[in-house]
Amino acid sequence: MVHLIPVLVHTPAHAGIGPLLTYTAEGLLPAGTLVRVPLGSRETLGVVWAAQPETGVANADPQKPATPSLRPIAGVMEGVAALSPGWCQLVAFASQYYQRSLGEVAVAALPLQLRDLTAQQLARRLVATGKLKGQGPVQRAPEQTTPPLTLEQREALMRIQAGNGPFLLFGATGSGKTEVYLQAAMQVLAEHVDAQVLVMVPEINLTPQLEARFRARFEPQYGPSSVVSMHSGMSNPQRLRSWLAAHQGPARIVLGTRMAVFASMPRLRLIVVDEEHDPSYKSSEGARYSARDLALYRGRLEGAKVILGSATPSLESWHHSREAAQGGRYERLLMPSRVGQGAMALPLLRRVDMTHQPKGAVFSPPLLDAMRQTIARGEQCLVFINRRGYAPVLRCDSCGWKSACSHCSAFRVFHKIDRTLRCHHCGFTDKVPKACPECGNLDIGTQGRGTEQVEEHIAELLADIRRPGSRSAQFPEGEPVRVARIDADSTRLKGALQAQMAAVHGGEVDVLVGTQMIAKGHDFRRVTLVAAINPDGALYSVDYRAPERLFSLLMQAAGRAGRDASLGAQSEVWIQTHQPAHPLYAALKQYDYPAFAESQLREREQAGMPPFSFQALVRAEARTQEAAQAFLVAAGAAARSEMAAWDGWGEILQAVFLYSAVPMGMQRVANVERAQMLVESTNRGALQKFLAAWQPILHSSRKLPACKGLIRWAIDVDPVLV
DNA sequence: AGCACGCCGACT
DNA sequence: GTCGGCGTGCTC
Repeated sequence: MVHLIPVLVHTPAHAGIGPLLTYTAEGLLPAGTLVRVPLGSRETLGVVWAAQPETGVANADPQKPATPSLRPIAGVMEGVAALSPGWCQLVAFASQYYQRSLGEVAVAALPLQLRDLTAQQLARRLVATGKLKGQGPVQRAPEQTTPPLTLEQREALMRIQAGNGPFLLFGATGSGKTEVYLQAAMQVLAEHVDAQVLVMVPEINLTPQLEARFRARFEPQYGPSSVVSMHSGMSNPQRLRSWLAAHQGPARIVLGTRMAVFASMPRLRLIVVDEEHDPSYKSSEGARYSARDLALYRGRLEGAKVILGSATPSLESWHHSREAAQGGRYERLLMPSRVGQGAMALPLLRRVDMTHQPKGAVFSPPLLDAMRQTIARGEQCLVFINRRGYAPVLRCDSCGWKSACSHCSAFRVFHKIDRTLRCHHCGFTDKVPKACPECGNLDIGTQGRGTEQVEEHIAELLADIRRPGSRSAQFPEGEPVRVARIDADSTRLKGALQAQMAAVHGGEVDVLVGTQMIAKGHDFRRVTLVAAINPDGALYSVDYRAPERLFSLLMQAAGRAGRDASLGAQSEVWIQTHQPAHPLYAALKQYDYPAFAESQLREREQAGMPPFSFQALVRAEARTQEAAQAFLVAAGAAARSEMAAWDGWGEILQAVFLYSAVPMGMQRVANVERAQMLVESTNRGALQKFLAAWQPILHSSRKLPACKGLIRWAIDVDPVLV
């Protein structure tokens, strides 16, 4: 008997075809089954979907008899278990909430290689994973050498075990959050024979060391491939392997970046989102989902506990973890103390008032003194500067020419190393001109400083001192001070970051200059001085999240210092600022995140900003700024006029506020003009309804004559505004 | 999104 | 004379 099978295929929302197509098959296929279906002239991956009532089966329409053009399913991906209802529901939710087509979200959530693998190739892969499954002799738990827990860690674990969550683990850097994740995972795996655990980190760079710790802890007992990774740095075959291991094989722990939130894990019992405040959890292309928010949804859906961990939680999570009596929904767990031998206090924070320092000094005399003393003690310094390159702008003093990018509304950055001008937005690069391209003046100078220049400058400033004899004979006494730099440029090559980090750990470096890249996750045991030489920019930024990002960054940076109690000397964090009395620095000095968060939340509440309102952003890209804005304006006007006529939509229109169309902060990138329109509501449901209804109107607006030149548009729900 | 069909410039 | 540019249009 022939059955009609609804199948999801990868078609974007604007393609004039629904993502749910009907095929025929000789038998019934359960929802979640992976199939290959003919689509036009090609064959593609599809997911059998539970029939949708409004779509109906093909012959439900009495006007037309059963469509004769239905094609049969080409084949079932044999041997791959059907995706679970929970997974399908997660995908359905993400598709609806982030306003993208179901097929796009579903297929994007599957490993790329699954799309073009024939049934036979897949079968071969399955044999390979099947072997792995049986291969690991599951040993009796060897006497686990789990480190002793602090009182705080034990308390947190007890509450995780007893409660349902979600939990916000608010723990200082160095308070041992990872050990809590490890033991929470151990508990869950011990309680349920087949349980699985998902652990997410914000960046690929952070996965190797975490993976090592999880492997060491779980592989002896649960076998090889019980711990797998999922991140964009892996090759397609590797990703497929991990995916299959999680979907039906032996993987008990999945470690990954935001994409891992869609991993198929049929027996998921625990989700950990480490550094949950990190903006990398928000996707910035395709479906712009927040992996942290989806993790919370998924946890609720599948009955898995969710732990969000951070030393500086997002204001959203902090707000949601307020007292239950005040409406809090998360359980807040506190771990304020750092662990280790001896009480390692957080470093002493010093603010240098740059208004009282020599004009133009990059390193103030007191900071320089402190660095010299640190080096003299054989300890290391870390210097943060948030721009890479040598100088952010090149400029001509005689005519005022600046190194603007001809394709973007940005300046090109001077990289002295290869004497290039590079646009950090579109990549446009060429040689530094010998003379001003405008007036021919030979004397063109730099403006501002980046990592390259700071590296060069500090080396000069410290040229007169010699490093003390180090513990290893390899680095004899009396050598010049060594300065190293770590940023996106110095780590471009694979493995470069690890190599450079190893050099720092090995004591080959006295001063490390770098971008925020060095603030995250890496323990530098011999670093006792951390300096942010010019962090004030974030205080004046139009981005309302800039202060919390700065607070978080400096807090993490502070956490890099003084990890080794045996060094005895008090570690220090130096902040050079023109606003030493700024409340952000005052709170930071006390490492008082709660006070900072409260003040930020009060400001947000008064201004009616998230988490006290809900936002979406429509971004438009066009050949001209006029076209981009005209599109947004027209679509906004059309929404108002069309929806006003709809029954019962008065309330929704009332609850949703459309701002004006404005150029984006970075207005032009690679010769494309960009504009945006903010949509806001205090009612999430109303905003959702509005956006869903707006989509078709946006589609048709692009045909208007005024919108000629529009390239693309996209809705971004819960945007991270820049 | 793919992938075809389809109509106009520089080459074996 | 063909190879190939990417502009519209269709896919259960």
